[in-house]
Amino acid sequence: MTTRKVGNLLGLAVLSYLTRGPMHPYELGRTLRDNDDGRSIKFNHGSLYMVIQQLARAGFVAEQETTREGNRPERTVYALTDAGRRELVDWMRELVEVPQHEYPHFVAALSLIAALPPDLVVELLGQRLERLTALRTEIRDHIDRALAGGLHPLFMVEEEYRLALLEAESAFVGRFVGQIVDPETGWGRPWAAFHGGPAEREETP
Amino acid sequence: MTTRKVGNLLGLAVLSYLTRGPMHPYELGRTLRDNDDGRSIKFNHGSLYMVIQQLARAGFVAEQETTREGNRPERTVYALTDAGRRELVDWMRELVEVPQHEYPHFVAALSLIAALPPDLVVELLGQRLERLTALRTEIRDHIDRALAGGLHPLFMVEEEYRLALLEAESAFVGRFVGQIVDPETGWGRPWAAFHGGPAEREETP
DNA sequence: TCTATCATGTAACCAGTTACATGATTTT
DNA sequence: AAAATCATGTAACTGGTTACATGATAGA
Repeated sequence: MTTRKVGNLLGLAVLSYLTRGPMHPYELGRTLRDNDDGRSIKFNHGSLYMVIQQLARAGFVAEQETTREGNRPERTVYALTDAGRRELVDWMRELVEVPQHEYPHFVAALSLIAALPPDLVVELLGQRLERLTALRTEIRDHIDRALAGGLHPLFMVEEEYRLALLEAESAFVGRFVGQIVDPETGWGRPWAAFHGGPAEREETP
Repeated sequence: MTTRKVGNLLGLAVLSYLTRGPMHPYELGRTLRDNDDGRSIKFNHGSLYMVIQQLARAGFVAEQETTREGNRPERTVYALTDAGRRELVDWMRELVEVPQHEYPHFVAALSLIAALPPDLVVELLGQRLERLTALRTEIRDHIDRALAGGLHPLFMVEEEYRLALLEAESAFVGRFVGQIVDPETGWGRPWAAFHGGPAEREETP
C-alpha cells in the first residue's frame, strides 16, 4: 500500500461525504450513522474527530468557518480541498484494484486449531455453522427490506459481498467438519492421537 | 467478545507455543517465523515483546528464570501458567464458535463505490480479478508444496480457508462486473447518470 | 579485519478507544 | 421540574509500530 498520510478508512468515508459540500464533524457523524456506514467501516465518535484532524494536517480538508447557532457550542465546518478530492479517488482506486492481505480472527484460530481436541472442534464448528446461518438470513432480510424501500441495489453491494463470503465460509466449515468426522479419510483419529503430544505442527502425525 | 485481558491474537499464538514448554521471547519469535505464522497472525518484533508483557501482567505467563549464555544479553524465559492454559482453550473456543464482525478494506470500498464512475470501476475490478487469480494459484502452490513435503493437511486448513474465500470473492466480483456492464439489467447507465450528481446513497436513481 | 546479519531488547512516537464535560432540547 | 437524550467537543489512557541500540557470530 502506498503508505497514505491518513490510513484509517473512516477518513475515506469523510472524504467521500465531503464531496457533497462542507460539513461540521457532528453532521458527518450523523450522516455516517444514518447511512448505516458503521456496518462497513469501524466508527466511533472519538475516532471521527481524530481522523478529521489527521485529514486537516495532511491537507485533504480545510477548516472553512466557525459558526455558532443559538447558544450551541461552536461548530467548525470543514471543506474538501483539491488534494482531498485526488486522495479520495486514488485511495478508492487502490482499494478496489488490489486485494489487501488481512488477518481475520478465524484464520488465526484455524492456524492453531490443533491445540484443541478434535471432538471439541467438531462441536464448536457446529455452533459456528448455526450462527453463520442466522447471520446470513439477517443480512438477506436487511438487503431485501432496503430494496423493497426503493433503494438501488448498487448501494447494497457491500452487503451482498459479505453474504457471499459468509456462504463460502459456511460451505468450508461444513467440508472441514466432514473431513474430521468421516471415518474413511477421517482426520479425527490421528488428530486425537497426537493431540496429547506436542500441540503444534508436526510432520505426518 | 468477552473482553479479554489480552486482545492481540499474537498473544494466542504465544500461549499456544508455550504449551510445548518454557521459552524466551526471541525463541518464540523464531518459532513463529519458522512456522510461517506471519501469514495468519500479524507479527512484528516489537509487538511480540509488548504482548508478552501483557500476558505476564495478566498472569497467563510467568517469568521463570533469567539465563545468560556466553556473553549474550540476558534472556528471560517465560512459562505458561494454569490460568494461561485455561485462557488458551477459552479463547480458541470463542474464536471457533462465534463469527466476528470485521471490517475488510474491500467492504469499505464497496460501500462507497458510487464515488467512482462506473467505467473506471469496471476496469479496476478487472485488475482485481487478475490479482485474485494470481493469489489463488500462489496459495494453491504453497499448500501443495507443503503437503508434498509430508505435512498433514490439518496444518494447512487456514490456507484452504483463505483460498475458499478468495474463490468466493472472485465469483462475486465477476457477477458484479456483469451487473454493471450488462445492457439489459445494466446498472452502468443510471450510475453514470447520477454520478455527476450527489455522490452518495440516493433513492431510486 | 571489515561488514553483514543474528540475537536481544528498549524507547519514542502515533493512532485509536474510552471516558469525561457541558449546554440545549425533548420527554415524562 | 426532573430525567433523558442530543449535540459537541476534549483529554487521558492504552496498544501497536518504528526506530534505535548493542554485543556476537559468520562470511568476504
